Amino acid sequence: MKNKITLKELAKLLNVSVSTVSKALHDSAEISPKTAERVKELAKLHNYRPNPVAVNLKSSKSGTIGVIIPNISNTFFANVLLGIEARAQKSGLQVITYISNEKLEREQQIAEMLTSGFVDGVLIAISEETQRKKEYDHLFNLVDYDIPVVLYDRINLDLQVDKIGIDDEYSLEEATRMLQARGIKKIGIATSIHHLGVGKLRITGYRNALKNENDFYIANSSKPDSLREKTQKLLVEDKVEAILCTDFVSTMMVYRLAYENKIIIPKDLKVIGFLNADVARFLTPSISYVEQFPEEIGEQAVDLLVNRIENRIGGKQPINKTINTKLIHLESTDF
Amino acid sequence: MKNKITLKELAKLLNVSVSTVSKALHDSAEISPKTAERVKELAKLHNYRPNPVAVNLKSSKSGTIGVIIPNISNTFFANVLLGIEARAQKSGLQVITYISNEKLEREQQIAEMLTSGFVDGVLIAISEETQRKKEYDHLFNLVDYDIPVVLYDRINLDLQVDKIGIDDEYSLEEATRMLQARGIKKIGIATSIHHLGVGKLRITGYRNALKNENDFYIANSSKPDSLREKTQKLLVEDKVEAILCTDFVSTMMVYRLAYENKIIIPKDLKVIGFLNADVARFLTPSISYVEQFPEEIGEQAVDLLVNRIENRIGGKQPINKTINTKLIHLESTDF
DNA sequence: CTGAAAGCGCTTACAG
DNA sequence: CTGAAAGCGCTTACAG
Repeated sequence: MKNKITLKELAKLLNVSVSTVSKALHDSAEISPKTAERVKELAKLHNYRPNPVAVNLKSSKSGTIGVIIPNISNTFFANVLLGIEARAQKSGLQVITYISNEKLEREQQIAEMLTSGFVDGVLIAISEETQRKKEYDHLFNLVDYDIPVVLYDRINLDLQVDKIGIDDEYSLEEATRMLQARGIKKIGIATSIHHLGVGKLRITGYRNALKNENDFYIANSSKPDSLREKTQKLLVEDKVEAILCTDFVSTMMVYRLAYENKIIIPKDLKVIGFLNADVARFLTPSISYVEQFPEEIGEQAVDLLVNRIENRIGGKQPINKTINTKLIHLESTDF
Repeated sequence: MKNKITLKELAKLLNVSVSTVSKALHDSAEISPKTAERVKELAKLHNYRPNPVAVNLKSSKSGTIGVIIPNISNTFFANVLLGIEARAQKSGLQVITYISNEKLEREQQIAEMLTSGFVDGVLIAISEETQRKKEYDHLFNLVDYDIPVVLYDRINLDLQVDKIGIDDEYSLEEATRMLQARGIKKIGIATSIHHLGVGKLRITGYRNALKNENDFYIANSSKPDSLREKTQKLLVEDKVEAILCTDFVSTMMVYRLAYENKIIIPKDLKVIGFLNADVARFLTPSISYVEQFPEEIGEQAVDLLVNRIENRIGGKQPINKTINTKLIHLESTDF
């Protein structure tokens, strides 16, 4: 029922001009202390808040940033969003969320819409389809419209913009070496994302740690049935002593196959997964995993974007940031 | 580099007035077909898109809706957001996301901010703390400011606004009866959310299905250690034949305790959980659960809000909607 | 059929 | 120290 009060109405009530009210509320030195006080008092009384839409129009800003998320059901991305929201609030920015569902077309629609000025900048983790088809025109388009873009998490592509993600290659290399250091020789890897940038890097990390081709045991497929078959072969025929998983699907597949084949984790098989703390800790046995610090990725992504928006970043050089992952030991790698 | 072209610039290029351009682009009958075509052609050429901020200011709308989410890491809420985003896109609305982290204070800050007109309406699942303290002034405040509010999921409270959620009571009553029909007598329930509205309803459903006090086996605590102890008692001492879980934490606790105590699911213990499909299906054994259709809740929440915003809902009567849950049978209730 | 004017709610350079 | 004026980019009732 309360109608929002405007500057104009406030001015009328006070018998001063709109300009005076506006200046008073902004603590302008031009205004006498007396007037300033009167204005502020009445403003507070009426709970005056400037209409953000008007302020934005005046300042040619939208006061919002857009976030494109490929898959919100993935806790990793949900936690990135958590970090983004927290940091954006601090900067007084609203976060408009878009979900691409891993579809190129949807991503293009969103990017197209964003060129009309809904947001001051965009954070994006590109969709799987976009990566596969290497179709980046819609992103270039955003850049052309002078809308700052920051890529997060899925950063293994050639776009001249700021990027923040984890060191995927190193994270799995480190995990593999840890297993080797414990005397494990036969180490396999299961992946359902070998066709994606992050997947490739993680597999490369695994390969780096192993000396030669003969040591590789790789089960890779984006199709569940095929992944199941290949992983089963690794576990049952090749009898790997440990297995690394590059993603949620392959991790769960390994657990499922171990269960079905009565392979006891960690006695018969050590497992290192790539998933979120909530799931990893609650599984039985709990599963050692690579912590990616999604919230921090979100926070730093906003920082990069804000700097770009406010033009605080020197020059035009894109910045590349990497967050260090951490191997968390839980029951699945007990020795 | 491309600077966004404005109506004014378009008008100058065409040697007509701004009004004419605007009308032409809106297919006004006032404009001659010739002019209309000229205008549209140039607009397309320059990829003209009206500045949404200006349009909003003119129409006293923001073109956005706010969504307050208590906990985005919870896949349930993530999927609600998925439904919200999809439906909002269809209605041409932008979704601004806020995360309360289950904190009253944060929720109040958000509500306070929203009164200044960032959004045309708000979807909110109130935080745990808000529910506990029954502190709803900030929500009343939104309503006072004529900002439509729709409550989703956590709807067991006395606020005269539209609501959408699931029938929590019936869902667990049905689950309990299903177990009874299979000849199971000793049925327990584990819950970490008995202090919340949804938790209470779910427990009531369980009680409804059982005849008398003697049949109740309840492990309830919001503290992990205490919940663990109580649940352990149910499983090991009371030796319940089946256990219902009202939430993610209690579900995982049951799995963990079964694992530790070498209780085999489903041979020794049937389990019905309350969690998301992704997790339920991937566990070993997979866990029967109550499907809550979060996406649909999100979609319908937007529908309710849009109707309210456009004043299409007859009268002022708040609408209460309920989505039917569905019991999904997986391995943990194999007979 | 076209355009000048007013106005959405602000901010700010400028005049007094 | 205060206010009138211009303007952010649009829409629309009104005049011609």
